[in-house]
Amino acid sequence: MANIYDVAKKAGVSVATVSRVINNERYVAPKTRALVEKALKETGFIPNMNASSLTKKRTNTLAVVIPDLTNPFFTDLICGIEDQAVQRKMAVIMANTDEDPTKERRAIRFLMEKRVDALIIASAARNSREISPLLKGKTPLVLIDRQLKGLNADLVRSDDRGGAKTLVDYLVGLGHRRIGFIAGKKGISTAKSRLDGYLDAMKAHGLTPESELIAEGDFQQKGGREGILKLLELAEPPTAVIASNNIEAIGALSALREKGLEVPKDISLVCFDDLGLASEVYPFLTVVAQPVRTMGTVAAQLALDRLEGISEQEREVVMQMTLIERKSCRRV
Amino acid sequence: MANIYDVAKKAGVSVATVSRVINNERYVAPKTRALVEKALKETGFIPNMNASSLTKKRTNTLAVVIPDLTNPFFTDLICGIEDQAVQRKMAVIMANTDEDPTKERRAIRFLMEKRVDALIIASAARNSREISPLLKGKTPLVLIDRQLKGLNADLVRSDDRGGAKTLVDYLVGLGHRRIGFIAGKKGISTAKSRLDGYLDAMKAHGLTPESELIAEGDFQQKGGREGILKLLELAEPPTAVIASNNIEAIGALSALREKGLEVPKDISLVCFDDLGLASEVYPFLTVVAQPVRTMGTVAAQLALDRLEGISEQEREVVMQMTLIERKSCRRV
DNA sequence: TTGTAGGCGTTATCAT
DNA sequence: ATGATAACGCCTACAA
Repeated sequence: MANIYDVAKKAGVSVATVSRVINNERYVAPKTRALVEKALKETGFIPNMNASSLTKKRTNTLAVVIPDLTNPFFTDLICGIEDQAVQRKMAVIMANTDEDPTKERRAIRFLMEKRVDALIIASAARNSREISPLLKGKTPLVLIDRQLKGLNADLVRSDDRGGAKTLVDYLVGLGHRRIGFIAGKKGISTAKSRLDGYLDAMKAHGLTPESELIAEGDFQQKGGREGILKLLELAEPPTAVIASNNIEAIGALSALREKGLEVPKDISLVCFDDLGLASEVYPFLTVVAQPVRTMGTVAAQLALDRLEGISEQEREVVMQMTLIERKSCRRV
Repeated sequence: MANIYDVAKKAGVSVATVSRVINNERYVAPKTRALVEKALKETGFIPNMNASSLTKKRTNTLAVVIPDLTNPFFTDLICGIEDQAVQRKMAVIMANTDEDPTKERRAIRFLMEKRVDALIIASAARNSREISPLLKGKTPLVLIDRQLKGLNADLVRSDDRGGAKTLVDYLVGLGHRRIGFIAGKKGISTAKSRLDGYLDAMKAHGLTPESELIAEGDFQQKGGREGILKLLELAEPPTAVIASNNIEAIGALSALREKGLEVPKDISLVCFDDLGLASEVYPFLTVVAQPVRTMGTVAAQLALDRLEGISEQEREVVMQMTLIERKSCRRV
């Protein structure tokens, strides 16, 4: 593959001049510029960004690390990030971790070795121990959706506690008093906030949330399935259940179907986060949704601002969750 | 950020030795290795892959370019690719083009500048004119899902014509004779094959496919909506409609809902490609599905084999599509 | 087993 | 306005 010397030779100029043309700098005579551009074409030259970023100390790359590529929440997030990134002439590179902290560590390591300019992470880790050493080099870091303590980073998240309250209020308004909860993945901030919000809201309604009403979960279908089954086995099962995210709700839904139970006839079901495409075909599940794309855009802004040294100290942006009422609940 | 010289100094050895330790080469005395590893820890050294790939001429990176990140078909594809990639110690970097050839060109250009080791592309382009010049450098290239003529590349695709036949046969078996078709994006091989398959299958049943039964489409919701509306306006509307992909079907479905029409009561609807999560919550749409993850895995294998010089000439892998019968059709 | 030194493809700094 | 040349951070003969 042709390099800058080949181009220079063909154009009869020095590599410095070629470099100037490539990077669109001033001080190149129109004639020589034309000469160089011709050589550029003829050689099919494609600059080696690895080499240039060696000297420029910029890769023009924004990295996004997410835990689940099949969750429309995260793909929408990426789309929001991309929108902003292309406007700022940055490329986006994304990595998927499958909710696996080990994969996450590897991914971040890889991205740091690539010297990406900034990092946006929805972390699958329980704490920042693994990744904080990787971030010493003060690469701008933005946490999204999930917080990690002890990390010098911006944060874009939703008001999970508020969202939980919205859901509980809604269900209580429909007459439910035994409201089950399928928790999120242990150690994830979002999971904890949502659970806390549920507990608070229950108490606010004078309902003591019994621990048997709370099932473990993992933000995956498996947790949703097992969670709902466990709740159904109770002597006095809940009349309504809150799943900690969209994927768990799907798991719960399919477990219910297999048991021949219907929503909302036999049980009411709601969850956090909307279902992307699925809810367009099938506007069924009542959810509290976050302004996902906007969150992505904001995260990218924070990251790039910090890169340009515009912002100084850590910032936290909290988005409101809104109830989208559909057909998965009934009055009792 | 510490570089290899800092580490060498701290360990009291030469950079060559440090390099050997990093790359796990033989011929390093256990003691010196320990010394170096200590220095590695203390400095928090993270190798600069841009620099090393300059000499190694390898980036250990496999790139995937897809047209629609919100389409579960493509995200599943990526998951399949990732599975294979991690097994071979390669990282995956993905780019989204939104079905926009210009974005695609930019993305490929970027990836080439990054000197990725191989490229897997589901192209949004009508032909290879734009991208073939970028690929002179004989980076291994695998086309997936969509073919481009005049490109020296492997191809992993599904038997789209066969899939179309399956759908037509199925509908005819239910008594349908006026079967509408919403085409895919013009210029995309997959769109053409599916249409051709439809035409052939119709003829095979002695049904002359009238051109009014064929609506334009774009593989997006918009096309699905407009397509179905156009077909409904016909003097004699079809009793069943085939959408060229899952997203179009969703668009069609929501347009029908807005018009107060029900599937399958008022009209039957089927499409190519399954709906990912959506079909788990709502097993409604009858589809012909491709073994998506496998396709991704195979594509990654082809790419990496070629990288290692294992394979020689272009290969084409064709996967069968299977009918998944659900509730979106009725007998007439 | 270890070190020296040249090279990978660019950009940046000085000259000119 | 252009050219020489020293970085950038790492790898890899080749020597020792």
